[in-house]
Amino acid sequence: MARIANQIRTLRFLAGEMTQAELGDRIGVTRQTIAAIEQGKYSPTLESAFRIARVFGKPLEEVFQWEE
Amino acid sequence: MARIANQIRTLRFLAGEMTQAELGDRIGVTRQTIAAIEQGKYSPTLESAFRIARVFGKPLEEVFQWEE
DNA sequence: ACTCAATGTAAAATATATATAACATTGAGT
DNA sequence: ACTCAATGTTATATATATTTTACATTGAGT
Repeated sequence: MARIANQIRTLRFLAGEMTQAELGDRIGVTRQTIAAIEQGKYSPTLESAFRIARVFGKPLEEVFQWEE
Repeated sequence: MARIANQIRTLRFLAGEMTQAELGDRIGVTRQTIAAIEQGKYSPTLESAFRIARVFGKPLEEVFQWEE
């Protein structure tokens, strides 16, 4: 399970190297959670996914991709 | 928490009254899970959300909406 | 070389999604 | 009226996401 890719690392880079901690703060999770999601250790809840996409101003499907 | 709306009921209707059980079968969860998601009792995992959207041939954000 | 911020990582605890089983209700079709 | 599929609903159990705490590593800047 969990074949969901994400572009979080790239998007943080493009957002001026936003740190994992800052992203976590802005969506209301810890930096460890961001790290785990970013590395694909598990996939976020739908709400966290929406919040992350919102931070980067992208539609959810540009941040997370589900490969069947 | 859980201010995520969804259009599952409508989409099931438009798909010829697809039952909760059939939708559950097609994405690999039980009918009770579909019922709970549909009623907003909790929001699905990102993977379930992608699978549901895929069944209806819609982008995820047309099936689930996050109201801040 | 030192410092410090950012990140990796992991164990234990908590929250939430989901499964399973069971029973009740509703509505359509006959 | 009967039947049966679909749905509502609830309790208990399991899986997974997330928190918290803690310690290690890496890299940039000085």
